[in-house]
Amino acid sequence: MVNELYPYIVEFEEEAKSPGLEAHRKRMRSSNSDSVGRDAAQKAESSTRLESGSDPSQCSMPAQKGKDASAKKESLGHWSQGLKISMQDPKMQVYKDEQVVVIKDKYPKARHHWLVLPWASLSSLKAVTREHLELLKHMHAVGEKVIAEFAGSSKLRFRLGYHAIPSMSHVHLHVISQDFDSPCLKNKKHWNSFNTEYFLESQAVIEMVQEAGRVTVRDGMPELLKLPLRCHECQQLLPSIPQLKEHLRKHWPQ
DNA sequence: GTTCTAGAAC
DNA sequence: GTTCTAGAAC
Repeated sequence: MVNELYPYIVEFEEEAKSPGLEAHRKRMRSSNSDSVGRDAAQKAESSTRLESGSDPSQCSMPAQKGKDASAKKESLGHWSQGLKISMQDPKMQVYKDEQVVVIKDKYPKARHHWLVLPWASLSSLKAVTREHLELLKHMHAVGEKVIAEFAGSSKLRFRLGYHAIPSMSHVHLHVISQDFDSPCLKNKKHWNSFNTEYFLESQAVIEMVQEAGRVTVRDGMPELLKLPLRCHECQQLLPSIPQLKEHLRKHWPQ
């Protein structure tokens, strides 16, 4: 077991079918340390905080993956399952409690970009029901707590939300600062996934689950990713990613 | 999700 | 000629 606060069976092979499991196992462990892990968190913070985002090498792939003799069935090893692995890694964990864990996005699209994930197996928003309402609220609250802890003194604005059609499996709440100052932000899809209706506000998702008992997404989401680049602060159209990035500088604080 | 790169766009 | 985008990846 990677993490002593993780009371659930690790289910890498496939997603749990029954969301109800979470409710049953919920109370298994009464945590005593639900505060932000100071040491681990600060280490993580200081390791990438120095430069805001001008070194493209930060986003390069780690040299080369070891061609292990492991079976390549593309189930656990598939890239889309990466969050399940990362959330177990104590070095990645910025915060954890009995319900959720927070990690830094591996390819941050802004100066601050965290992911809040439930320990319980929840493949996507499609599997969310009213049973998860309190969990979603808790994820939001933890997101705000992490902002206060690590960026409370910054003037940066933040948004919390979900991608309408996420690439990575396992429900994850994006907590992202609105500078979008990062070498990992490279293309139109990156931009539009955070700056069109493709980005579902956490608060709206919570209200939707409260009212409708499930999350429904409008049609035409993939098309939103191809929209022209438009500044999220002043609505100006920009013709290319490099020019958008140059433009964004004038909206930065200070 | 990312890397890589052909060829479109400038 | 260089910059930049967009689609394949077995």
